[in-house]
Amino acid sequence: MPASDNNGKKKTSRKRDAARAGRLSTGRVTLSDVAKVAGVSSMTVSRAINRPDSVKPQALEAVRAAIAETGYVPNMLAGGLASNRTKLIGAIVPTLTHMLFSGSIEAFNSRLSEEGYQVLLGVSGYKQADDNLVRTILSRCPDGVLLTGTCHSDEVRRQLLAQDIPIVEGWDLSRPPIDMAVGFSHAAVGRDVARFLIRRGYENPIVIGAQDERAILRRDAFLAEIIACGLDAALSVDTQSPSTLEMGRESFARLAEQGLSRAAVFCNSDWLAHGVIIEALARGFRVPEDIAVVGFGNLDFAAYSSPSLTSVRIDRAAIGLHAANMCLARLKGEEVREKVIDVGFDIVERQSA
Amino acid sequence: MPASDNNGKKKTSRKRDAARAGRLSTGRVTLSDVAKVAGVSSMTVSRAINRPDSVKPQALEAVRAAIAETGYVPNMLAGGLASNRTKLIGAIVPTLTHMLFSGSIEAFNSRLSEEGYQVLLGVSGYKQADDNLVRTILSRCPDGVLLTGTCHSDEVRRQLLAQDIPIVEGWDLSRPPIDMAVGFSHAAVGRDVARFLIRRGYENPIVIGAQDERAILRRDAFLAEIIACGLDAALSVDTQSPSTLEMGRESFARLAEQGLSRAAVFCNSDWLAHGVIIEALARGFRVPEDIAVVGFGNLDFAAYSSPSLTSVRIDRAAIGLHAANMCLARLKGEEVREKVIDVGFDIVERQSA
DNA sequence: CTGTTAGCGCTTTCAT
DNA sequence: ATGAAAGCGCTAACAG
Repeated sequence: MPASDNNGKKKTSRKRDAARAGRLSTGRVTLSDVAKVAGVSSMTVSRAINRPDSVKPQALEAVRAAIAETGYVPNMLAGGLASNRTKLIGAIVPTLTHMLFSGSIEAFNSRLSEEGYQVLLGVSGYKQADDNLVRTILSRCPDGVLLTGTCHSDEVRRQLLAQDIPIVEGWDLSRPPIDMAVGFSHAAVGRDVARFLIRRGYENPIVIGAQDERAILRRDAFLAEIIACGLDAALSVDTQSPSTLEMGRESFARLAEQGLSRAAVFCNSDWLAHGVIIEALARGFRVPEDIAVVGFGNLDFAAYSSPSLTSVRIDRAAIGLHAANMCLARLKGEEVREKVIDVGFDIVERQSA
Repeated sequence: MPASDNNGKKKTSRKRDAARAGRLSTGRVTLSDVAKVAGVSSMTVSRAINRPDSVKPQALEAVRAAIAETGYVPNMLAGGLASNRTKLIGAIVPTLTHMLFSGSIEAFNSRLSEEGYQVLLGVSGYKQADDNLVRTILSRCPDGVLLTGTCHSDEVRRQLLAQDIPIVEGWDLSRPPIDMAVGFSHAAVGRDVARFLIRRGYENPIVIGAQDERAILRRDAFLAEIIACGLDAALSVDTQSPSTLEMGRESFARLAEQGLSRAAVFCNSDWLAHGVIIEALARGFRVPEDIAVVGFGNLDFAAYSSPSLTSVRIDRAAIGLHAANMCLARLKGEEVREKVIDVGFDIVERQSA
């Protein structure tokens, strides 16, 4: 009969006394509580939970029963502290209200939860430096981290690297990753959209949108390609974040005063693009005959919106899934051969409904 | 000179030796490391971080310098374990790809992060019982929890209650909350939409949508009100989740065979509603003259979509913000007078663009 | 204001 | 296969 363990020390006794008086729930049920009920040591309970094979079936059964009886819920703070593995993955995104991120995060979370991991969310906003957020996330000792973009301060890189955990940078492939990356090239998007529009004979290229880090990459590549193709420099209109349909209307309204023909508008979001189209139609322009509009982000409805809306489509779920798998591979000690995955993008052209 | 502390025990020495050899980063920098550098005890460092006022300015400065020098990042696992406060709030939602949830969660997170809390996300999916998810979340010892809906198993209620932490149930006010709740009445939505449509003289009421827990509440109230008003029982069409525009088209296509006039369609999502409208128009119906369509969820674009789309608007951010404030109030030990907050909803009617 | 002591609940390591 | 001891890094509680 396996008696004492270091269970019944002074501290615990108070809990036990109270427990005996009434029900068995005074404070949290601990491993030792389960152990006592099962008549084994707490180590056996721990093993029964984490590696059931390493425990005699008989003991296992006793433990299972004791867990059910006590309603034991493991304390992963203690477990994480002791084992240095938390089964927690940090993820930092600028916002959740953008399908590009919420869609990826959902896929990311879904894959990770299959393997018993949980996602600790950090929402950075577009402007804010994420130094603090990274620190906050790291203070939870995650087993891995997903970041947005590949542009991070040296301080962030250093802190991240110091943890010796898998680090995935998502959604953007502009710079070499700290560790691993999955996403697409925003510069390629800008360039390809420019070519797409030029090929169709539009002039007067215009970029509209909130200029966050990645939007700037798209814009600059767009502008550069315009020049490279021998056209006049494009106009660029900055808007506030988050982008709304209203802002698209307003932006285009202001532009319309200048008298445009064969204009080609590249919007940083499908909301803006939709607004531009509505305003353009309201002002008697024909879309896409007089004005071409290209959105970004695959808001899905774009495919069916009745003013035609051509948009850059991203496979959001693929980004999340790849990111999760990269993390998991590293966590399982597998060699990761593809440290950078480009999920690409499509320019999806739609006709009026 | 405050010498030893229990810093330099056997374990730590290996780290120190290695640290002396090279840089000062072998494994994680701990409080004691900072303490040593600052020439104070680790408790002083702890205090300097958590209650700077309770430390002499001089010591504070030394600690700040030492933290900067060492690049110390607190270990909140250890902190949480010791103090029984984790500054972690669990949040369970069915999905992030629905603006109703992602919008609320973003507001929830934003408010909480102002107060130094982090959100631990759980995505349950619509079908899955959330018992396991709740256990998983609770294993991280959150200081509070946000759940979706007010319908939970007794097991869940018990486990939650056993933690003695603030519990907020969001988005749905159907049943009395475990602790606190913020949301709106889905039954009221169904009822009001039915009245709205009846008042405008439509017949042939139809409900289309994926029938998750809350959608069923809306549907049943809708159907009940139809009957109560003396109309023929409404048709109900189940679709898969997640709802898409395509599914709206298909559903309506099937219904259209049956020859409808003055039909009134209540869709469980704006995607579906949009699809129904497109299909209806394609089949030569006039909207809203021949067919009325009401969506749900305020996808924002609804307000501008060029086929007119009337929709039930919810203040997503308000739900998140209230939920956060309720949690915070309780955590600060304040009495929460309004334990149930109804943010209501609007039926927003739109004309063709 | 600051230091000491004694754990938080778990897992590691080493015995057996 | 199982148990005992020894912490993980931090903070509560008390002493000074």
